Amino acid sequence: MRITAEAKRETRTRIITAARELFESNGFEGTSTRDLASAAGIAAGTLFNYFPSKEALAMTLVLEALDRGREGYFERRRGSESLDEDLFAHIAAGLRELEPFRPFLGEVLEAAMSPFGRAGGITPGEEVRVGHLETVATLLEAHGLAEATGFVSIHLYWTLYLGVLAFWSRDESPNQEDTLVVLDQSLRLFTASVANGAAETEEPDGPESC
Amino acid sequence: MRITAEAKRETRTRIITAARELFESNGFEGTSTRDLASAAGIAAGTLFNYFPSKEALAMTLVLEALDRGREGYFERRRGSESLDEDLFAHIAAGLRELEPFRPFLGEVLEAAMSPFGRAGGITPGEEVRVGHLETVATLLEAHGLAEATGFVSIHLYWTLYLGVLAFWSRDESPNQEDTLVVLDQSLRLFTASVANGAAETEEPDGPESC
DNA sequence: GCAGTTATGTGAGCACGTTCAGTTTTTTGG
DNA sequence: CCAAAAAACTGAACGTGCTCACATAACTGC
Repeated sequence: MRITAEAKRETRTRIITAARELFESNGFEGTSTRDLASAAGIAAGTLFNYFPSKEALAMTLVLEALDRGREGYFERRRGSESLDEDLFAHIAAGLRELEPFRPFLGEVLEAAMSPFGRAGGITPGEEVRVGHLETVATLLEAHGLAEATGFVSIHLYWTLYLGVLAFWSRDESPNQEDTLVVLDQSLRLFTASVANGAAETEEPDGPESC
Repeated sequence: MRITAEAKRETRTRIITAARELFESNGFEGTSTRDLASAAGIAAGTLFNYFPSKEALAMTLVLEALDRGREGYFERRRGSESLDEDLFAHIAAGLRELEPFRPFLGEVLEAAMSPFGRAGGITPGEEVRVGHLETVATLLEAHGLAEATGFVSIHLYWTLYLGVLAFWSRDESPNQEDTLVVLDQSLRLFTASVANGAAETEEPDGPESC
């Protein structure tokens, strides 16, 4: 069982490479699973021995990119930043890695990560959400906000994050700089919300300067 | 061209009725267009003379429900409420009308209203968004916040609104009371954001360290 | 090496949403 | 009333994502 395992990994790699290329050039819906299979040199059905669905395959690309982003973020992190800055840097690192997928990200996320998640088990989309939220929880704790993990806060964070991804995937401003405004404002709202608790309607101040 | 017009309207009604019943009992994905057609007494292809897609048909149900909700809201409105209260009542009125569709709303919204909107022309999903946002703009103006309609505010509002719908469609707390908390908190964030003058004209910088 | 077992690959086939050439029905103008 | 034109309907057919009964290849213990 050694030749087999290696061959499997290699086939998996060929599928992922084919997916990256074809999704980038033809989009998610513009690429059929038959296209993917023949580009990877396998039969149509074999694809589904490796990924449970076309969507799961695409989300695997996204998952890997976000994992790289997170890793890079933690390597670069200095530790003296505010919560806003931490969250901002974490998300920005993810966006950087997702850049090649920006043209078709909308199509994929729509099906896989939408807040209207399906019932089904652990899909790669689910993995993305859980992994991202775990990191956010870590960052909140690092800023002494461990208690801010009620369902409302989590919901708000994920909603705002998806909103940023959605905006970014369609942002046509030069260098997607509009996205930075949206991201900044979204995080301001979120951090104001967790800083306040859910009690009073105070103004959501931006991060106060030192 | 009189018999035809009446017959068309009646057929359209039969399709919509069939859709309401079948979607409610079998869900959106659990209902095929062939099921819908035969329940409405027409051929498979005829359905597409009335609605450009299955999704558009479902969104038509949603659109009609939300229109009823808005109408009811304006009838009941007293005019002395705060912005929060106005927005809350408007959204709650919509949810009331959508109640029968709650079980399958997720499936439909995911495809049709997600923030990751497609390029295509005026779909019913688009109509829902535009109509809703127009009403929100009206309410903002009524509270002297006409200027708060920059792209960031609109984006944030729609993101938060979709988040509420998503939460509601999966809310299993008794009487979906958790949704009220989420809705309340979401609106607090939004109104705080527009009351602040938002970040429309700010530089697209992340939070800088000092 | 060789049977036997397990892992992997295959492609015909399914149900789906949707299209469209051809047919039927309705309206129009004389 | 009748032909010609326009509108509406039909169902076979297409390409899709995905499944599954079967075939093939790789590993195992003897």
